Amino acid sequence: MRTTTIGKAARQAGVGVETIRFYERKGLIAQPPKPVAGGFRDYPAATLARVRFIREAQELGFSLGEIAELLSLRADPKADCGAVQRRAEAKLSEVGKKIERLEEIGAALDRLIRACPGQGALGGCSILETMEGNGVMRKRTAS
Amino acid sequence: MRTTTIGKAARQAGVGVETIRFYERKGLIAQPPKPVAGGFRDYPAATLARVRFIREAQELGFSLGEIAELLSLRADPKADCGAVQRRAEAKLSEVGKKIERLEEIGAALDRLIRACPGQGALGGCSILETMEGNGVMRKRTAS
DNA sequence: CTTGACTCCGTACAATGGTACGGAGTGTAA
DNA sequence: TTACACTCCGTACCATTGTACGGAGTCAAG
Repeated sequence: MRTTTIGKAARQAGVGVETIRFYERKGLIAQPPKPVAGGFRDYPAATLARVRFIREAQELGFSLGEIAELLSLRADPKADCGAVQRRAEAKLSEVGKKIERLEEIGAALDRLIRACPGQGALGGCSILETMEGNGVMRKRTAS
Repeated sequence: MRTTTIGKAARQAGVGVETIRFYERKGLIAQPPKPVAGGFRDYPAATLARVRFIREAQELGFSLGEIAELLSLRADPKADCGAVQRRAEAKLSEVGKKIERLEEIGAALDRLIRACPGQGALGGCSILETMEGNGVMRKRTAS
């Protein structure tokens, strides 16, 4: 296992080879240099970590553009700290909102699960009814 | 404001008219009937709630397909409660994982924000370094 | 009763995020 | 030293999620 070729890298990151190349083209990850001696590119662990982070962040509703922003945030002494902090704080607030909304959905699911056994007709409950509900949906007519 | 036409509905839900029609085509929301007396369709509040839910859920990383599943979960006495519960529990677990991962990202952002003022060279910290970090990235060479 | 804004509907186009393909080069194990 | 799997690279294609367009109908204000 001298060199981590793109195929091994892809397998380790749980994506396809083409996905790695796509991220390279998009500038989300760096393309390792082709060895001067010839042969295949060697993918460093740091790049794999980036790929895994990208996949995770995507599942959380961030676009590749937003992910690029997240990845570019760094407390670099050479950078304008204030600007980085402001961007990081904005991201943090987005993250907080997402968590809140997920918690609402989670609570709704929880109520839904508990509502199941036993009680019948009374306000058949969907996620929406159990989230916004209790007033929004007044129609009881069998559609 | 007798009827909520598609345009008003779209404005109230914060989406475009075409998006509403798109969701109708996809079966995510019901298309209100065209009034027998002629005229325009009237969009009920429940449909708007669905549209808003769809947008929220999308921001949380659910695809339209997954959202359809979420919306179809209902503790209906006529439905197989056990099946509904199992699907709801699966979704709930997904939601829980998302929250955890968001919390990690949030914590990383937080450390990043705090790391800014003051300390210099020592492990310039990006999100990745502050998340996975502390061992993964051993290279200190100025690249 | 006309004008302007809007609905309706079908079809076409577009951005995002990949996925597939094909031909030439490379590495490696039998 | 040949077979086979894999890399490399460019281009083409694809699904998802909308967005735009155009022509005919409808509504409401002046």
